Amino acid sequence: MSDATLTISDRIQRKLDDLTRAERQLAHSILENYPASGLGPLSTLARDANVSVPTVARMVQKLGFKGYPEFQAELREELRAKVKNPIAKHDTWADGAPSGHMLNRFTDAVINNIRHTLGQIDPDAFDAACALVADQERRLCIVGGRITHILAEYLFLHVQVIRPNVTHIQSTSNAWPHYLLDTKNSDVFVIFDMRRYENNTLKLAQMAQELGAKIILFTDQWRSPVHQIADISFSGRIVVPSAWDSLGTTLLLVETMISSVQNLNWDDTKARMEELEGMFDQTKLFRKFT
Amino acid sequence: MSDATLTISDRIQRKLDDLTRAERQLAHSILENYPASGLGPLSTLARDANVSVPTVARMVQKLGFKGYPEFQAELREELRAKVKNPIAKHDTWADGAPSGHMLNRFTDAVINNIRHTLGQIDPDAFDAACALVADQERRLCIVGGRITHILAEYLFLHVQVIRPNVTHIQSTSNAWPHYLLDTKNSDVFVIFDMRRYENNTLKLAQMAQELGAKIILFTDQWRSPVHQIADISFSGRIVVPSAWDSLGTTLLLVETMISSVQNLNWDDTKARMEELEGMFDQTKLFRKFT
DNA sequence: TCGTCTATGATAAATTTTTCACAATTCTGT
DNA sequence: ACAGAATTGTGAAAAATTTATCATAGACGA
Repeated sequence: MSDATLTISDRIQRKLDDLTRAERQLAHSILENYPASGLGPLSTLARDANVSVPTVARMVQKLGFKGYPEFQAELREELRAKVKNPIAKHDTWADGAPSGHMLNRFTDAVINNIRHTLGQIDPDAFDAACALVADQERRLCIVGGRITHILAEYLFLHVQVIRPNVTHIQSTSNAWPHYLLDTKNSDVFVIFDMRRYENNTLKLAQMAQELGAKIILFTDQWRSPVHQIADISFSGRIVVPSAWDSLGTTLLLVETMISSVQNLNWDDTKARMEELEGMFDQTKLFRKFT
Repeated sequence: MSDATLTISDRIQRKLDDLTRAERQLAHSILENYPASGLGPLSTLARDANVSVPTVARMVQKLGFKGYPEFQAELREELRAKVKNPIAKHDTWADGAPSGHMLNRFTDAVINNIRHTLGQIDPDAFDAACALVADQERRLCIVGGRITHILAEYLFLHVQVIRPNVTHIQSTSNAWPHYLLDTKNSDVFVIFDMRRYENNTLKLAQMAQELGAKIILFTDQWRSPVHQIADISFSGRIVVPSAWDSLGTTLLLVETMISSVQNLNWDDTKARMEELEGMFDQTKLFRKFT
C-alpha cells in the first residue's frame, strides 16, 4: 500500500519502532484522541504530550511531511474523506455503467443531498409540522410555485385522502387571493418555494401570516424569503449535475410527512381509503387484475 | 438549550437568518464538509467560500466566539467528543432522531429502493431512451395517471425548455383521444404507470403503439401491463413504510433523464433557457435578489 | 573516566495567521 | 434618484505559530 492510501494513524503506528522515547510519547498522545489533537496548534500538542515543541516538528518530518501545516492538511483531508465515506462506499450504482455515467453521477448527488438534508433536520420541528398537518380542526392550504406545484399537488392528493378540508393553491395562478378570503387564524399553510423564489408566493405567505395562519415551508438550502415568516421550515439540498435543481430530497420529506400524518390519523384514514376504493371501483379507473 | 450543548453546526444554522449574504455563503461552505473545513486556517476557509478574510472573522464573532482560534478550539472539542462516543452515528440519517423515527425509516427505505433499482437498470436502454426524448424530429407525448401525472408534468416542464413539440397528456382526463389524432410513427410516448395501473393508460398506450409510436415506460417493480408493448421500460422500486408508494426512485430516473437530454441538446437548450429567462424577467414572476 | 554521539529542549528568527482600521461598494427606504 | 446605512473587501499592524540554530543532558563504548 502506498503512502497515499494510508491514514496518518497507520503511518504513525508503522513508524512507532523507529521513534525515540519523546517521540513515542508524542505519538501515543496523538493517537489518544485522534484526529482532534493533531488539528490544534503544534505548541498545544507539545504541551499535552509533555514534549518540547521541536520534538513535534521533528517527528512530523520523520513521518514524511514537509512541515506541521502539511501534516495538518492531510489530517483534515482524511477527516473530510471519512465523513463522506458512507456514501462513497457504493462506487457505482448502476452496474455496467461507467462511474462517470450520468446515472451514477446523478444518483451520487441525490444521495449526498439526502444525507446532508437529513443531517440538518430537527426531528421535533418535523413532528410538530406533521401534527399541524394532521390536525383536522384546522383548514389546510397547500401552495406551490411554477415547478414546485407538482410537490404541492402530490402532497395534496395524499392528504386529501387522509383528512377533509384541504386545498391546493398555485401561487402562479391569479386565483389565489380568493382562497385567502376565508382564512382563519387556525389555518395551516404548507408552502413550497425553491430557487427562483416567486414574488407571488411571498405575498401570499405574508397575507396568510397576517391573517394568523401557521406557515410550514419547504425550501432549498438557500432558503426562500418566506423563511423569515414561516413557523416551521425545512430546507433541502437540491444540487445535482444538471442545469436544473433536484426535487428528490424535498419529495422524500414530503413522502415522509405523508406517512407520518397518515399514522397520526390512522383510524380516519383507513375508513376514508376504503370509501375511496369503493368509489374508484365504480369509475372503472383502475384495472382489477394485473 | 444552552450554547454548551449545541454543536457549532447547530449554532450556525440557528443564526443563519441573522447573517448577511457573504456570511451565509461562508456558512454553507463550512457546513458543506463539516467539520474539516473549519479546522484549517482562516484564510483557506475564506478562499474556499469566495469571501474575504475579515468576513470570516466577523462571522465567527457573530457566532459568539472571541476569535477564530477559539472557534477552532470548540470545533476540535466537538470532534473529540464525537469520536469518543461509541454510538454508531451512521446508523441514522437524521441525527438526534431515534433510529425508529419515521425520518430514518423512510430514508432507509428510499435509499434501498434507489440501490435496488439502479442495480437493475440497463444503461444502454437508458441512453437509448434519452436519445429518443432528445430527438427534436419526433413529437413527444408525456402521459401520466392519477398520481403519476405529477411526474409527467415535471418531465414536461423541463423538456419543454429543452426542445419544442412536447405535449403533456393526463390519461385520467377524457381529452386524450384528441392527441392521438395526429400521431405519426415517428412519435415518442413517455408513459408513467404505477400501481393501481390505469385502464385508460393502457388503452392509450395500445393505440399509440398501433399508430407506430415508440413507447418509453416508467413503472414500478411489478410492472404495468403497458410493459408488454413498450419499446423501453424502467421499473423502479417503490416500497416504503407507508400506506402509499414512493415516487422517489422514479423521480430520480426522470431527473437523470432530464439532465442527459439537456446535455444531448445543449446548444439549443442554452439558447432556449436564455430566451425563457428574458420572458420571465418581463413577467416579474421571480424575485431578482435574495 | 573520558569522549563522542544522539536525543532533547530553550531560545531566537522567520513565517504564517489573525486582527484591526478604513475605504469602497452595495443595499434600502424615502 | 438620492442620501444614509449596512455590508464587504483591501492593506497594514499585531499576534500567533512554526521553523531553525544552538547548547545541554544523558547513554554507550573504549
